[in-house]
Amino acid sequence: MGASKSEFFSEQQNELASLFKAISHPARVAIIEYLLKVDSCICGDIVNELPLAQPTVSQHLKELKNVGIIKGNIEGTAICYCLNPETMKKLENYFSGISNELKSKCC
Amino acid sequence: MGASKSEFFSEQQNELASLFKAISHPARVAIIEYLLKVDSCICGDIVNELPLAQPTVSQHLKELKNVGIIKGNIEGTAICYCLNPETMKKLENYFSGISNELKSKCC
DNA sequence: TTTGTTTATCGTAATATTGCAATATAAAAA
DNA sequence: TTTTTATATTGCAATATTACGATAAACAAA
Repeated sequence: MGASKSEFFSEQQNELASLFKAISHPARVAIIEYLLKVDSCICGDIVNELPLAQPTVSQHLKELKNVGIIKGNIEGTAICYCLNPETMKKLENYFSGISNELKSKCC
Repeated sequence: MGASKSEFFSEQQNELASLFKAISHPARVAIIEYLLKVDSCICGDIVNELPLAQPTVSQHLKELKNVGIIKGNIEGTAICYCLNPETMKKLENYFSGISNELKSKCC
């Protein structure tokens, strides 16, 4: 074995897991933090900011884009990346929903 | 290589990535969902609920506990697990903080 | 002490992720 | 057209994760 048994879980559970997996790497957390600071930037800016090679940054951006955490707009030869507010709101709502239901006590 | 270059990122970035990694698997999302529904339960209840063997569930619970997403209290031979409200609040605050800063537009 | 119950750990096979050099692609500039 | 600039893709080695059978550990009850 070794493969995750994702087919046994709901679509929503798998989608949430995919979102969290996308931000489960410190480089991708750092990219989010940087995008929040500068509003938007191109891939090369992130390569200069992080201690990673260009193909590695490109790969991280692809994973963030695949799950909708960031958006990319073509601008000439460059691509302008920014955070996707809708996804951030979705994640905020997920945890606020849990927190609100958690008035109860532990065992 | 292959190992994540976590030593180049901040402690906070690594801690957030660890939290997200803990919930980046559909089984662990399902465990959170189940704990939210039943308030608290023992490991065996989760084994009955999920399509996974007991050692696998035990391993998933360990990962959730290591990062403080759940708490476990010994009750005789069993261990009673529940969600940790503080961690849920921390995650809610992380995303609401991002959402609030994101009034700006994309590129 | 022996038995039953519950959970954790070990060992291992299958699979997935990470990082980057090399290279390809695409569009603008010369 | 050729060159430059910016990003993506390929291929591969190193490492990490996932799942579970077998087994151990811890405790209560008989």
